[in-house]
Order: sequence, then C-alpha cells, then structure tokens
Amino acid sequence: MKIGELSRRTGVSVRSLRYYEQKSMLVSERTAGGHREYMEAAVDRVILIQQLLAAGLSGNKIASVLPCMRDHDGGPAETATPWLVEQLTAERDRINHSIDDLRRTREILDEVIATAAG
Amino acid sequence: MKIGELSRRTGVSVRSLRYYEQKSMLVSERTAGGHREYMEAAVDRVILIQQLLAAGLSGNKIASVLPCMRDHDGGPAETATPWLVEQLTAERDRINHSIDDLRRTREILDEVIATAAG
DNA sequence: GTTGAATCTGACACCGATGTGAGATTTTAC
DNA sequence: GTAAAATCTCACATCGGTGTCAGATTCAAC
Repeated sequence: MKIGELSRRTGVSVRSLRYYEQKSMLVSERTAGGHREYMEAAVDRVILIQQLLAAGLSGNKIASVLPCMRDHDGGPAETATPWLVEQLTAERDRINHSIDDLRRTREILDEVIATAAG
Repeated sequence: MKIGELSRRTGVSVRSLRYYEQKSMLVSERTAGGHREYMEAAVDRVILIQQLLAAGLSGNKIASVLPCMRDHDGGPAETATPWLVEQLTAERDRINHSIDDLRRTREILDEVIATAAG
C-alpha cells in the first residue's frame, strides 16, 4: 500500500507518516522509483503510534518500545532491556499521575458547569 | 508578596508567572516602581493554573473559566456564560477521552514490562 | 547614600508534531 | 506516449509554554 492509502485508512496525514519514519517509528519498503510501500500491518502500527504519542511518549521512546510489543501475528520481536523497562516504568508513573490530574480537572469543570446550570 | 516569593512557594518559574499574567490568567498589583505585588490567594491560583494547563486547557480558556470558579473565600465571582459552558463541556469530553487513552496506554506498557520481567 | 539582590521589559531560542509550499520525479490511466 | 495524480525531498512556518540573555530600573539593607 502507498502512503496516500495508509493516510486515508488511518486518518493520519501523509506528512506525519513521513515524520514517523524519519523518527524510526515506522518502516517502509521502497519502490524502484523511491516511493514508500507499506505492508498491511502498518495500519495497526500507525494507530498504535498515534495512541502512544497522544499519551505523551516521545518519538524516541516509541521507537524503542515498538519492537518489544506483541505484534498482530504473535509474540514480540524483542524483549525490553532493563534500561527500557526502567524508562517505561517511569512513563507509567507519569501516566498515572496524568490520569489523576485529569480526573481532578474534570471535577473542577463539572463543578463550574453545574454552577452555571443550576 | 513579590514574584520571587510566589515562584518559590509554587515551584513555578518567574518567567511562567509573567507569562500567566500576560495571558490574563493571573493578576497583580504594582508597586510605585512597577514591581508586581501578589495577594496571598495567588498561590492557590497559580497551582490551579498549572493543573488546568497540565490538563491541556489553553491559556485563553483558563482565563475565561477562572472567574467562574469557587474561590478560597466563597462563591464564584462570575457565572459561566452558555458559550463558556459549551466550551467547558467540550473540554470535559476531551479529558474523558484522554483518560481512556491513557488507561489503554498504561495497559500496553504494563504488558511490555511484564513480558520483560517474566 | 551606596551597593547588591531582585525585578522590570523585550527579544530571541527551543521543543515536538504538524502544516505548507516549491520544484522534481514517479506512477497510473487513457 | 502523454497527461494527470501521486509521491518524493527539503525547507521554512506554526503553536504554547518555557528558558535565557541583555540592559535598565527598583527595592532592601546597611
């Protein structure tokens, strides 16, 4: 599949897909003329990248962790190194903290909304 | 209190405090010489601003919503306009979505960590 | 008064993800 | 073969929050 189709199927802009590749989060074959050619699995991969980005992980960490993740067709290609595990644990803590913060903020907004409604 | 003390007490940089004021999220009196002078309530206010920023609200929205919030000493100074309520509701939806996304991401990270540990 | 610390304004820099535009090349459809 | 659509690379722009530096001014303490 070419980059345009991958963009359409994932809802991610062509520009972003190229960016993901530049940051080693996404790989592609190249056609004789240099055009990118993606495997079917790229769709899931891109969606996953978006999710991790939305969760605040940096491109580098995403590129590090992707090979350690269970693929669509089986087990992970690699196992996380101790260093990576440490990084991921820190990310998880940060995420937990973010979730708590978001919950508190939601309560605050709810209160303002309720005050205006009541 | 002066800006340096406010910075120390909130852990927010002097630069950011000035930025908050520029974006109308924070107000200050001025001394004869032009130095900022803050009331005691500014401490809570700054912490609240940080929380809202961390939750992804823009400076403009924060400035809009702050007057509608219950202050330390009583009820809100203003009531949210219908427009603002609409905005805040959208923010709440976005926050709910973010929380879900973060939970999913956390599960993914947990899986990778568990795989590496096991 | 003098001096050192604090504060002032204003400007420029950065990061990360994405937008955008130019100009060249490739692919696709007829 | 030719025209149109898609893709290529490269570079510069944007946004929000913050860092940082420079030069001027003010405050606090002695």
